[in-house]
Amino acid sequence: MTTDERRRPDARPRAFEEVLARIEERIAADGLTVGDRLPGERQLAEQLGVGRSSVREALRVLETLGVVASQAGRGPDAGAVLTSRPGNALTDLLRLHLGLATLSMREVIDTRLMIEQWAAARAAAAPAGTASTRTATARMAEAIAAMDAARDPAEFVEHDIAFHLALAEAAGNRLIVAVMRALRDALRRYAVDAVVRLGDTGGLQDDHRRIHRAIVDGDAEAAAAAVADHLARAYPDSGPDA
Amino acid sequence: MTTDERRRPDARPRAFEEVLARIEERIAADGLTVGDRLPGERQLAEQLGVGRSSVREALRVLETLGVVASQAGRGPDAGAVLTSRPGNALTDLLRLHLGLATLSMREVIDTRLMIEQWAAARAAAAPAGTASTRTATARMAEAIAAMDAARDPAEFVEHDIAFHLALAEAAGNRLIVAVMRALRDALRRYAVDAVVRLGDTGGLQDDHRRIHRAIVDGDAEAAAAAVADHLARAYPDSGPDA
DNA sequence: AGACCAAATATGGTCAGACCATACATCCTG
DNA sequence: CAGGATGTATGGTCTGACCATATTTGGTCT
Repeated sequence: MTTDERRRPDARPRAFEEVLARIEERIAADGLTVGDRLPGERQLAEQLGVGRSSVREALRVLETLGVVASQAGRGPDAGAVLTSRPGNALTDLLRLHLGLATLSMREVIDTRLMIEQWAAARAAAAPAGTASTRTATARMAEAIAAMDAARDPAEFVEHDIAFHLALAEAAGNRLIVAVMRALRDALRRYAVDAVVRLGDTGGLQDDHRRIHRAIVDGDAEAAAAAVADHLARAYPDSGPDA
Repeated sequence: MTTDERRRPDARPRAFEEVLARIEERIAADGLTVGDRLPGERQLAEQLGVGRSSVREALRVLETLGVVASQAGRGPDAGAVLTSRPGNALTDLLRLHLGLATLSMREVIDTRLMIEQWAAARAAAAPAGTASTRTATARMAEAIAAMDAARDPAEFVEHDIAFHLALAEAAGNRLIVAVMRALRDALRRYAVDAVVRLGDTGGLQDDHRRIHRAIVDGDAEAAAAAVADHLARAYPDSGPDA
């Protein structure tokens, strides 16, 4: 893993890469799942015949990818525990690559457009009775109310993010939710500026209500259309053919 | 970065996190870009007042996220060089989280559906004269020909991946391309099985030609429809409302 | 002068050992 | 039995050493 084509092709795998592979094997073989603990760093090092620093580097990689979390001390929660936080990795990825100008804000916004429309249509088409769908739509309503009560753009945007995240959750795809969260994190500052520039948020709120209504009504077409209108309002310079 | 809510909220930042932050600052402040070199590990450790192992852990994180690549030895290519490979990180992320059952294959396939349809419509709507669009559509045609000549399912799938990757590239969004690549990597084995099960790949190839034609003709609607038909054929149990 | 080979050197990769900080476990005391 | 002191397992960090790799440098032979 973390294969990098920049390295010499015949390069001997590094010790920490070997550790990564072995840990991954072990997860698959032992059927480890979220909440299970990995052996301690010292024990792992001895088992795999490598130094503790190599084990630590491997664990750092797994932590970066949101697969383990480490806790010092003693007890059931201490040590390296398997977790599931793909979101942080995606957020870091976007931020760093935006900083390197490998990705443009435009590409991030476009991706958000894509996800958002898909999620709205999917959420509307999903069976409305599902518990997860109901809680998601309830959270959307809460976020709308919170945006009405927001006293400044930053607060408004926080609840706006919550609204759109709930929308993604209503679509019932955790990968999409994780990507959505990362995209919104990356766009947070941008969104605040947009709200400030816009001044009146009434139009945005009308859109939010339309979206929510369409999803509750199970009207996928109306939901997608409402999202398209909403994003056209939020990003006026990003038409579908721009 | 790599903030993990599992950690005690008042936890003192770890040394390697400090290093990460400083390196990120430095990239932004000095306007470093792809190809530029970071100081050596020993020098960095001294500058930041930490041990070399902490620097190494930070570099490992950056390497995992596809931002740096390290080369031993001496000379202009040695050391930690800024790169831009978001793809490997995404691939690792998907593989590990699929292994932990945090993500289901279903969610990955759904995401692929979303991207693929969006990319086809976007590629068709894009100005056809662009050099990048032309090379992407040319690669699509090459991949179709290679699939015709393929002698076994694995080979067919390789070129199929190339086709769909070129499709994503034709849409002109590097983030989408990176995600698409990771999704296809994750689905490779699954795709081979699907081709074996299907037996006759004639229908798939007809679809590929339809997609290519629609994009060259600039017909976004036809392109999206062709992709929808194609994926319905490739994943028969994954209807849009399933 | 040029070509070739050897030594120096800069760089990442790895290990071993020490020590600290943390937080639960254990035991002892009142 | 309650509560505090001590023990201990665990991650976090540093130091220093040594190895592997690949370029740079310089010297030597032709």
